[in-house]
Amino acid sequence: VSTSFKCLISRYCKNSNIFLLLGTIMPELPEVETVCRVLRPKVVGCKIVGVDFPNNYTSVFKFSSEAECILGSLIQAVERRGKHILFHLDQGILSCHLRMTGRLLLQEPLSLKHVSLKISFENGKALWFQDIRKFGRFVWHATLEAFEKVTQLGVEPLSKAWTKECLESLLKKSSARIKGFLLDQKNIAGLGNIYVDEALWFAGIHPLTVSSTLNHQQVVLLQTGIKDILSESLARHGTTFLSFYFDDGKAGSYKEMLKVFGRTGQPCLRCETPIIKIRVCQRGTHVCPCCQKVTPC
DNA sequence: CCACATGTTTCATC
DNA sequence: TGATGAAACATGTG
Repeated sequence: VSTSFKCLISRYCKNSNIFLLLGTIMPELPEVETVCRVLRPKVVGCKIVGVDFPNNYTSVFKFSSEAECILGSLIQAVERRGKHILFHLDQGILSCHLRMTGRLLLQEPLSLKHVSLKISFENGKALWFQDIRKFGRFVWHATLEAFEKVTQLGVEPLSKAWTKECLESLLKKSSARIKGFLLDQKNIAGLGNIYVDEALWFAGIHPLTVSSTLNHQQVVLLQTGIKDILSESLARHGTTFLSFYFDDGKAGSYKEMLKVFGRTGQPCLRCETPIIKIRVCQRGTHVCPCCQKVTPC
């Protein structure tokens, strides 16, 4: 944990009366990890004594019976796997996926609109799940192995397992476009639209390039780019953390570091060619038409 | 009203 | 059968 993050936490703790919101607009790996780090000291050791659905949206659990599974359990640890938040309980694991608009709150929101779940603790505190689009899901798993089997998540890009050899062997097996390959959580766990666009620009690779055709240099650039971009974003507590409220409203943000995402029409920071936005794999995709070509310049 | 935004699941098609 | 890609999901915004 970086020094700046410790400062952030300590300042947040001192001002716990200030509105607190754990969440982002588009949570990917760095954002989910940041949520976990803030959440961990607050909920570990808490015993779950109540599960409520303020808006009767019971589908927030994949199976309605799961709410009963977690009642009476103690939260022993909070970990991240891909974009999933894992609450390790004394009986099984409760996973939470924020999807696009999910937010976890440690204080009761001003309005219960869009709040699909409230988990109450024995110490009187509670955790609220606010999710405008209702895509977020909680799932209870008997074991970590069961979670892994269901989700089939790929390699963690901030772990030691993330090497150029690892990426190379994965790429060789895929005929998908590189953008789709990188978004597929079964290959690499935690990347989303923002960091995929950023990594491809960094490596000078066009998003439509067929994965298996990347040359060695491109693989090396892509592997280090993904690692460095995610690390730097994590150090800055993610990209969209302006929804993370502090007394001065100036929490660190990776947003200012973005090279292509959301910069349509603005000059490429390497060659000054205007960034264009195209559609790849049904996703808005930002590219520099000069630095990123299917056939390299 | 239509287009678009996000991540995953589901379904269709090669 | 397995891989790939597009639709669906829910809701708000421009």
